Amino acid sequence: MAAADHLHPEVQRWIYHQGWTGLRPIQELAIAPILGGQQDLIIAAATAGGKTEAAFLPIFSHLLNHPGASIRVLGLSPLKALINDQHRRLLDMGESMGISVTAWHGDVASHRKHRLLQDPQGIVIITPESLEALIARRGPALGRLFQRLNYIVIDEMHVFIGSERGRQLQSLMHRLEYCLDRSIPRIGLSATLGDMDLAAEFLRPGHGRQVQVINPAGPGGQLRLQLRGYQRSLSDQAAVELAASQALHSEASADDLAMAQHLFQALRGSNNLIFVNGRARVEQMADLLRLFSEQARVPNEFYPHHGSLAKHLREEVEDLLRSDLPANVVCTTTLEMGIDVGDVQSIAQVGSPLSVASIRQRLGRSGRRAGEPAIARFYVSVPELAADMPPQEAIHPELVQTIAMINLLLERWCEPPVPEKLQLSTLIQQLLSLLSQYEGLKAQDLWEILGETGPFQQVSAELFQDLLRCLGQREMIQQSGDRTLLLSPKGERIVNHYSFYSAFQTPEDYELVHLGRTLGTLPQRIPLVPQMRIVFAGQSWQVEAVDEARKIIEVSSAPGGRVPRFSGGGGGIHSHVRQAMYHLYCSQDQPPYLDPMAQRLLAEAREQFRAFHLHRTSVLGFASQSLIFCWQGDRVLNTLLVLLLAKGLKAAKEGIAIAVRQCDPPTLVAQLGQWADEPMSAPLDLARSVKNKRLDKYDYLLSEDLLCHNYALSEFDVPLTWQTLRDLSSQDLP
DNA sequence: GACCTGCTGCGGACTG
Repeated sequence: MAAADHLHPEVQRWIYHQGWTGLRPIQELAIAPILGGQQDLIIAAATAGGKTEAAFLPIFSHLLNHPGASIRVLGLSPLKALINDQHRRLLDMGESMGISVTAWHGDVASHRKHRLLQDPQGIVIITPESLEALIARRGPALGRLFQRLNYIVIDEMHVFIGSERGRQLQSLMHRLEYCLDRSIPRIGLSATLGDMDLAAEFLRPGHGRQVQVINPAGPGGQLRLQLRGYQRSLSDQAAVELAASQALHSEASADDLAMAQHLFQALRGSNNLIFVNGRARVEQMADLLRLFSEQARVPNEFYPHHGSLAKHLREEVEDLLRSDLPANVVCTTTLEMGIDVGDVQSIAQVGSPLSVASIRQRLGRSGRRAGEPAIARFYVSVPELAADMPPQEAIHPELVQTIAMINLLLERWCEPPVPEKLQLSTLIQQLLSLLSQYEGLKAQDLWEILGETGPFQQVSAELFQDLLRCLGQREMIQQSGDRTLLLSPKGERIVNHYSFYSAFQTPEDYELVHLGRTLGTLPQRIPLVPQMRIVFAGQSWQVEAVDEARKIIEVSSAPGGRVPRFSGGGGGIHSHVRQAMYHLYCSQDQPPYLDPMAQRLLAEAREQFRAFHLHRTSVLGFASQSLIFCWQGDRVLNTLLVLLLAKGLKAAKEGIAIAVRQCDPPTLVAQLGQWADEPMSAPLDLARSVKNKRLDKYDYLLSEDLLCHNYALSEFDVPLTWQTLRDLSSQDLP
């Protein structure tokens, strides 16, 4: 008997009417565990792999077999656009079976929501934020609304893992179960992730092992890769010549022109996504590609898409992608996620990718038609070597980082989230939301729901007590005569404002001020410590003071500070990637996907690497500075940097290296060895010297102690930094 | 050297 025979006849009829010849393996495999109605489950497959049907065919079947009022299925999704897509598809299924499907998010008219509240039934697809609002504001009605809730389905589950929204989502599911006093089976729909154990643990914290995972290895679609190398000339001559040869009126640099030219020739006539690292870069590239079209007297097929564009402009471009006309879109991460943009022949990545996870996600946009390969082209430009170029630039880190990330992708590795993170900001939000939901709770109940049995188990009972005391001091909560905790008027105001429901912070820029004059704004996530040097607007500055509340950084000019021509890899690179880079420099392997120029540049990078003796030393002198190359990720680099600054050294991060002034390599190595032998510096003490610790939404409510604790565990890696200190101090100097 | 995501309830004006 085939698995599909267990489905309700109505569902079988629907499948027949689709003209399907059979179910896909994931759809077959999902039927028994979902019909059983007890099992937590992850269904992993590529975009458009039929995950939605895999989950909902058996769900519809269950609802037909066990009809009844109340919301029966809660679908959670990260984007409004995805909810609208999903709603359309499920509505079609539900209509023929008499099961209602409701979309619920900020753009849905309130009368639809009220209708559902009056007559709760069927399937509801909702954002975490809207569910937060529902739970916080309608606490007393929840029991009735969700009385017979059977399943929670999470779409695009991988995008939630490790983020504030992810923790919020875990808390919301837990709060629903607590309120209903029973466990609700959770079904996670996910892209094929590197580590399914992580995903399982996310879905049911503490019980990941009991989660069933459907992740058929499958034939694993074909993948075609190319990495093209380019060189940024130090003179403008090359650009002028290239522009002249193309009869283009553009002031773009020669490498940009050459990349755009190749994109233009390779992609015109089909649908492709071109990912670049920044909104300004999107505009620049889209403009260049439009110029090429004009010059060739052909219709322009290249359009920009990013988060700062008006919604209607973005939608026009998305519609073009879905239309029959060829369309190429230059974009940021906006088009990374599963919004249905139709079939895309290939993706291009201009500049170093941000993470292995993001390459995987972007690659998932191509090769979705059966039998067609996924195609990715990488375009990386590196500066032309110059006599005085410092090693951290001369070894072409952006090229080697890209190769390292592609290799890790092929090994199916991907960055895991930082497990130690406390996420106290999200804990504050959940705490306030619970007090609103129950109109007051005892401290013991709060601790039981959120800490002891809930998603904040890294938070100790003692720390939780401190947090409650802190919120009391800030007049967010108060205690009534019988020791019930209540929202105080101030807390009430926060919870009742619509901005309360999101767990994440809309990033605020810092203002950079020199002698009362504003130099500009910069988004600042790197730790800022007084006396530290930063580069802005082509100049070097020294940090004097940081005003966290007003988001102002006071700087003085730091004469003689060298401005790096190149940073080579931004923040957030994982240690595993940096270690892979080190091994690439040391090896002679030639990745098969490099074009001749990229091969030449990799050979050049390796030559430089050996010329600076980086294969056998990690601390070297260059231009009166000591440079530390420890091949660790940015959490370690930041911890080391803050430690060096706290010890009074003049240190600065320069791409993949840390530069220390006025300290020669032997002295520095001796110093590092001494600190390595000292007991590990308390992370709290290190965090104290950082002046911009408020990273998340409700961090401003934390006391300095709690803030330091929270910051240190999320931004520092003290054990690995101490290991690195020991490694650095035990090496030979050249 | 980034980038992205999300949001309620009410009162008042207007329409059929």
